[in-house]
Amino acid sequence: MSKQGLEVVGQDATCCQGLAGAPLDEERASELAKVFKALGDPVRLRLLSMIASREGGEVCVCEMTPAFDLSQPTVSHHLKLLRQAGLIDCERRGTWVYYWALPGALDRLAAFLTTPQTAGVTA
Amino acid sequence: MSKQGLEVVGQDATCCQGLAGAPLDEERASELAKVFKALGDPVRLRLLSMIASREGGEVCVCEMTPAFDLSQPTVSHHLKLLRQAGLIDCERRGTWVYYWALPGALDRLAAFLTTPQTAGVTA
DNA sequence: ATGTTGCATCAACAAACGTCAATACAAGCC
DNA sequence: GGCTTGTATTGACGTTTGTTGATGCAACAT
Repeated sequence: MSKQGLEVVGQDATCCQGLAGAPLDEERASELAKVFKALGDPVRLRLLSMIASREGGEVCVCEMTPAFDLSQPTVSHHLKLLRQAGLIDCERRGTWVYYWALPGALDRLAAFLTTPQTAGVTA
Repeated sequence: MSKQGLEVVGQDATCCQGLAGAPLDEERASELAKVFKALGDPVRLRLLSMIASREGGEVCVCEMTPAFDLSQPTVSHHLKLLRQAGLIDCERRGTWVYYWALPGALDRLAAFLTTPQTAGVTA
């Protein structure tokens, strides 16, 4: 249940150039676009925020579904897209399924967007 | 020519909660989703990267159009979406139109995505 | 004025997306 | 076994998105 999922913003992605470092090549652009596309929906953003901001780190689907004015399959679908984007993962425990955020993905995305300091601080 | 454009990731957005700070409300989620949606296309990512990574800060459309295997109207359309998302702006100078990145937008987006340090470093 | 070049807008279409009702699957309970 | 509850998948639908050729507009050249 925790298979598939992009490795777009892979473990060693931090080493790579950011958006403003050098022009993106076609392949990397496509990979990154998938992740940003996953974030490009208000429902998914709220789901991800709900999960990422949770103290324990995990949120039960049974808690997310009623939080939206949407059908259960629709929420399930959005969760699937977030998972395929490599932003979250899940596990079934008994009857319920719990989702958690993969924080590394968010951090790497943030690093990718961060504009390199225009002066000094180059370390 | 430099009117319209979201102020989603507004000047004072850095003060606000990030994605993992607290669950997003519906309105803010919708605003942010528009920006991420703009980033959710490989062509637009490459255009933005091309612009943001440019030394002088500006890129002429006449230079971007031939860099893609797409028609001129398509490139123009993508540039429009990036502008409406508040990520870039442009100005006409004579016959040519120049685009530049609005770096604050990227930085604020990055800040929004950055997971709060899990321990210490709270300053 | 007329033509030329660079860019934006329009109209149209196929593909992708968000949504739902219906259905299937998984796990616990009787 | 069957029933009930929680979640995922399927199939269908209207809407949005990416793309293009045709057209319009702005600025320069002659």
